Amino acid sequence: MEHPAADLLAQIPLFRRVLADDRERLAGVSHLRHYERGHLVFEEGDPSDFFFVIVSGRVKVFKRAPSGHERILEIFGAGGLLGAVAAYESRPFPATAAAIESSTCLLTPRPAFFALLEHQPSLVRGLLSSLTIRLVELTARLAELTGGRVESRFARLFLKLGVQMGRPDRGGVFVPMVLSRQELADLTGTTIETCIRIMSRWSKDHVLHTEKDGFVILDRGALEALASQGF
Amino acid sequence: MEHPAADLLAQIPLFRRVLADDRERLAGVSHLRHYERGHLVFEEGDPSDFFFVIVSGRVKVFKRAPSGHERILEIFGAGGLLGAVAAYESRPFPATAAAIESSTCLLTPRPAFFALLEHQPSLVRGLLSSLTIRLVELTARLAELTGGRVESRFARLFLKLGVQMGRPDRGGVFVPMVLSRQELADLTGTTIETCIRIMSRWSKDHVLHTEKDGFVILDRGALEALASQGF
DNA sequence: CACCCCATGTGACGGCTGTCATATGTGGGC
DNA sequence: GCCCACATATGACAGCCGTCACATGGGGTG
Repeated sequence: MEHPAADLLAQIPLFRRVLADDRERLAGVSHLRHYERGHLVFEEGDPSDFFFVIVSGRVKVFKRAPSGHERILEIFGAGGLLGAVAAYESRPFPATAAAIESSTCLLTPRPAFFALLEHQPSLVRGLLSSLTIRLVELTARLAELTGGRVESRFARLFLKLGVQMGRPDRGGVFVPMVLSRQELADLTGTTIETCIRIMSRWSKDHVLHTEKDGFVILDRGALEALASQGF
Repeated sequence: MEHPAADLLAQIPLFRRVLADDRERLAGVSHLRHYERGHLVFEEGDPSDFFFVIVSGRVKVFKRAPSGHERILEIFGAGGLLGAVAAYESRPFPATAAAIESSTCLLTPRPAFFALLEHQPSLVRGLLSSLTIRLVELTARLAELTGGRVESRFARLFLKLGVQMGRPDRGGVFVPMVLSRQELADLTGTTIETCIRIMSRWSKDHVLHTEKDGFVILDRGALEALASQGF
């Protein structure tokens, strides 16, 4: 392969069915970029000059509420697409993205990506699928976040994380994801104090424990009971 | 035109750039259906056999929260697309749709719509645009609904409605849209009692008045002040 | 080790808002 | 006109949770 990014592209579902020649060309105009935890990938309102694919790490997409508080919309891992919406319609980014782990992204200039879209039906279909799935996810998230007890929202959040990326370990289900108390609050639409209070109580009651590299779900039944109650 | 639905299709932005022949064929397998206020168009979880285009009226798309309360995600008017997500991925509907006014929809069988998609790039692009816009809207809505004072959310809702469909009339800005107290509560993520309380107070304070056929915004400044405060 | 900075944790307090109960009004059917 | 069903409205009350204030701890730097 001529360009080192070409084999990276080949591993990304969206580009898997694109011709090797096209991938090669795309890789030629793309470049990798690294982000440390907390660093911004792009900011809401910025012009969308690039289309991003997460190669490694995790990135949160969030929006500032009218009050100034941050609300996390989604967290994407390796293979996730960022800026697809903005790139396709060539409008400013509708939200901000920041790394929550040390992460690497592949940046493709918008014109090059758009040109490839023009004559690659499989790419369009892949993009359509990706948007579709995000729409379904956001839909579910909206219904889940509005109203309801804060503690129920926390329970549902961790149950979801457990299903998505949990593995049996340390006397429970270990979720290998570092999230600060502030980020947990941003995910559930509450304040850091309320978040800390719930996490402290759960830790004391052996429901869920915070460790340096993630969380351990100790009592899944308790979470399920909390998730279904409230409001 | 052979099929009466063909000229309806021609008026819908999504199908405007599709060849007349294809529209004709699509119209041949589609049919119109009427819904009275409150009637369901489709329900969450149902198999998505049809793709819907709103010809006239207004339809709310909502989801039942874990608690059982309904949360309105979006309200679509004439030209709006329903079931696009489910139809494209051929998965069950992720939410429920119901008419909030006497409405008419054009129903196209999924296979016919999908076949046309296969060899109509402009249709794919139109669908992509539509999904993109919905994603941006939902994103904004999510940030707006989570947390914050209920009264602020109401203020922002009516300010948005005023911009979208308001016209100067009756001593203020008239919004020609009938929404029950329950629907307003579902839009803002609260209960009907809190909704009624706010609407009553606003009516007394000459901020906003409910009429038989819509709402009249009397004091836009008061709404703006309320919208920016809280949380 | 001392120092500082930031994240985490805890307490007190108040008010928004959900819940329950009940009243009033309005339209439809007979 | 009468009655019923439903939407709208209002009051009382409790408790969750946002706000403010301050304590604790741990990692990095000097």
